[in-house]
Amino acid sequence: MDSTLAKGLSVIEWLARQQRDCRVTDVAQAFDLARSNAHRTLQTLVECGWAVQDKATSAYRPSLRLFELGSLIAAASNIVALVRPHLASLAQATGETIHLATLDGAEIVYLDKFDSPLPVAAYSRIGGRAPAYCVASGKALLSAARLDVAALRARLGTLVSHTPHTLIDFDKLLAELERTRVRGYAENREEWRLGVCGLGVPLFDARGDAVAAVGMSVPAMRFGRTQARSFALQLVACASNASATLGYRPHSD
Amino acid sequence: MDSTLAKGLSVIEWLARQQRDCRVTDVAQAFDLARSNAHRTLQTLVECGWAVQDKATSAYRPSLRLFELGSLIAAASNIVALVRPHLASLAQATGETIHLATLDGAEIVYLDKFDSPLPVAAYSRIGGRAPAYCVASGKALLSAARLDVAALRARLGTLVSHTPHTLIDFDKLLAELERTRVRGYAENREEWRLGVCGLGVPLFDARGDAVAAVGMSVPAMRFGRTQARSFALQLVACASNASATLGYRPHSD
DNA sequence: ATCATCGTTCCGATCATTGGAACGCATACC
DNA sequence: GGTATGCGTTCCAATGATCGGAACGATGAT
Repeated sequence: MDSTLAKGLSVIEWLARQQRDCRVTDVAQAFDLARSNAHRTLQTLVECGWAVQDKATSAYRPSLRLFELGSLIAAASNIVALVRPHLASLAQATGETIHLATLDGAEIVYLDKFDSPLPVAAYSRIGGRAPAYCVASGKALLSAARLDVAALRARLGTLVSHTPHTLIDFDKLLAELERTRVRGYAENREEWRLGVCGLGVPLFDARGDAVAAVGMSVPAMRFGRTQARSFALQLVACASNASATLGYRPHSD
Repeated sequence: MDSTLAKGLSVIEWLARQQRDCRVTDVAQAFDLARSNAHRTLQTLVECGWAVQDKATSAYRPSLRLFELGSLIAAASNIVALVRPHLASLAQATGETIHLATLDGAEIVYLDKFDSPLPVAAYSRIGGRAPAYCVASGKALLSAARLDVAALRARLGTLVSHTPHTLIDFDKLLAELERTRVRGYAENREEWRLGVCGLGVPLFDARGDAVAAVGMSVPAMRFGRTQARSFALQLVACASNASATLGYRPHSD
């Protein structure tokens, strides 16, 4: 393990997560390094184009390199571009917040998003993360992943509670995922944030793999039984179209 | 300069730019490293969560970490989210391709984009780059940057030709930038890609700095004098609204 | 005026990094 | 089926890059 590389990666990540410019001493303290060491690390990041140094304050911040490469990652799969029109029409039709997410370990990462025009607490952000087992798109992906019980348990670890409604019993979660599978869509009733419910449906590609999920976030007050059912129908239809765009053919699996 | 860090950064960037999984030997050859060295570097990237290794083929690809951090960079400035509604209505009104770009050295980076519904060769991509001096949004930003002639010359270096219409004479470019300043918008008449014209207007924040530019890309066949003038008026109006959203007050500067 | 703090440079000791050798395992080729 | 080639991976000793401390100049606070 290249410790110099690991140190540098930690620093650039830390820089990106700080929402302000950072100075040599900040970095030295945060990572318990000698000032000269932090200085050389930052200078290397600058020389390689990953960070920029403010000439006036000599403080550092990440350059646009991260943004550029991050966009490349999103473009590589092309899922975002292909699914976006479907998300747009669903957002238009429902007026609710729609997002596209993918599974990364025990978490989901939001790849794309259409915000509701209605005033709603926005909890998701493109590039943001949430625990897969307590949001609808995450449960949709887990239910569609080809994982046996042991692998699922290992992947999720211990389930921690985020609201009184979070499912923290692994067997209950298993049952919920099975219900999700047969029903065709996942539900989240304030399991991640109080007041926020959601629906999720997995998207399949040409190989039949669940590569992403379409999700909808709805304030609890607009998530009555009939309303939720109506949303679910629209979401399933949208996801079906999106999966078709990704090359999925239902009979082929 | 930490050479180990520089090597690792080059490798992860290279991984991101390859649009396929790469193996140890690929990396070793690309960077002229010993296989053991490439292997350890890749393993470090995996351990730090910047890359993932396919279990079956033992090939490597970048993880979603880059995407996540890239999104953080975009979110930090918040420009994209603030300007997006303005871009959307301009895209709706004109039916042409609209984008948001910012200056990075001698290049612009596309931060956001609305594709035209009309069939058009799309040359830009979010996260993509173009030489600032031969696209409209780039010229808009250069014209609004507080740079003296020497600084501008140093920043741009030698101007290379990309089409027969590219301005490669520095003095002519200076005149063009001055014209852009007084006119209020920049024009690009097939200077970067043949058949593609464009317009660009800088956006100003509360401090009066030109932090980004709104651009429009139009096929040359739809870029007649009257049409271009009409587009320019709409673009300037959009940019004015967007600048206001960013906190710019015209009288304050 | 004095002190503290910061960024930056320099340098010798040290320790992480390096490339080569070797191994096991595939697959391709006689 | 035997051989050869190429692969990923592990191990190791030589070496050369990285490390922390010391020092300097600049800046700003006391």
